[in-house]
Amino acid sequence: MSDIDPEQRIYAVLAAIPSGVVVTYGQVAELAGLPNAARLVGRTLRHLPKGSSLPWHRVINAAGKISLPPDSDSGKQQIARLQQEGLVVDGCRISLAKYRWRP
DNA sequence: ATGGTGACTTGGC
DNA sequence: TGCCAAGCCACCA
Repeated sequence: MSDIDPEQRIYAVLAAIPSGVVVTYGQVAELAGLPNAARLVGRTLRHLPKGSSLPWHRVINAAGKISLPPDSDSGKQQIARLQQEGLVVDGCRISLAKYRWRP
């Protein structure tokens, strides 16, 4: 279909995620046309610059939990941003049933 | 070249 | 939901 880099597709998908919802790594990979690349998504997010405008905080794992140490800087950042968007965050858990984005 | 690791997922109980 | 095992993909020592 397209011949752009996988990372570019991932960025595009991320940018399309609306506020107030969350998606899983696998979901991002799927939407980016990269099946079985959930790990690649995680790696890509890890490489994101600190001041990126991309909503990386809306990405959680399939278990409905934040894939970052809750005590880490980024982890706390993610929780704070999600709450700021009106989501109910229970520790590192978030209700996928409630907030999962369905395009 | 080989094996270990990780911001992962799915299927079985 | 929760735990476990197996699969998958890119990176690194």
